[in-house]
Amino acid sequence: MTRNGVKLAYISNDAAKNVTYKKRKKGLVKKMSELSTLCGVEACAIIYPSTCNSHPKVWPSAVTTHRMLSHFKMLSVVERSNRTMAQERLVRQRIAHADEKVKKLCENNHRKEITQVNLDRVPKSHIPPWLETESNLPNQGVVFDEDKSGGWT
Amino acid sequence: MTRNGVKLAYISNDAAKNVTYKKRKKGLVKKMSELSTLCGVEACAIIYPSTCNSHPKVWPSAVTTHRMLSHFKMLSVVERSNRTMAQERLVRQRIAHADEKVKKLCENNHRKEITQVNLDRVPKSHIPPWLETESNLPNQGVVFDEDKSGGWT
DNA sequence: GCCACTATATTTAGTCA
DNA sequence: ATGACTAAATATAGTGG
Repeated sequence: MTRNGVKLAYISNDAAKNVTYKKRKKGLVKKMSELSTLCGVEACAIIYPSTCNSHPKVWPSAVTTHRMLSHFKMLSVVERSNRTMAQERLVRQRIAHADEKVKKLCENNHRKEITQVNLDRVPKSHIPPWLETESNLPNQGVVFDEDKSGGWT
Repeated sequence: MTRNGVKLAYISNDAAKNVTYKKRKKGLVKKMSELSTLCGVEACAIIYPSTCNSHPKVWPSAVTTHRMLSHFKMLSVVERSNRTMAQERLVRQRIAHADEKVKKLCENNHRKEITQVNLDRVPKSHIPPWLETESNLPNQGVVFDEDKSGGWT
């Protein structure tokens, strides 16, 4: 766009494609969040780079996307998530236990010690406030429609 | 936008909201299809109108979306599992190492020591790093992600 | 409600540092 | 490859039918 008329075709040049990808992804995300804010809708998207070994990108967040997908009645994402969290708790326990052990040993030996367990960076999700309401979500009967109608409900 | 500066806030007026919704949804879909075409990515998006009994709208099509979600599900299970296990092993190693260290220190017991066990960034497993977000529309997909990196693969 | 039509705001391809 | 800048292309809030 912009300089010359847009050529709506696949960009073979990797560097150029990457730049365009990043720019447009950013713009797309912005548009999406705006739509969500303005109209109070829950939305998510998934993008699969064509490269075989690449990972999918999701928006607005992994947590939100998973939750939406689960509501989609297609995936038991919630269960998987719970399992993951359970594992995380287990890891935390182990760390705490190890820490405790170290502490005791050192104290018993009359030594100074500094034990620092940094567990920050635990997932924080950008979940819009209005997403919290269960009642907002469609109960079921997921019907995929390309929605030509565009109507509200 | 356009006439006056955009007020990025929820539109309470139903009629106005509906109009904006339709217009912006259309634009979003277009952007999505363009991203797909230009960068060769597969993308899909799901939007849930907040109204309880409404159906979600999806892009690009029911079939494509289903296929992508299936793929997403599989990836999630495998990758997540692998990653979690890898992290658990890592934590085990670190704990073992810390224990070893403390043991030596205590045994030697000749002078003061400072033992620092830094286990930062351990869990974080809740959301795999490779999970990013984005979104798209029309006949293709949309992806939105938290991923600031924006890298290609 | 749905279109078509702007006048402007926003997005972005290309370019340079 | 990343960031800033800019000119041009697009998207869209208002508006009227």
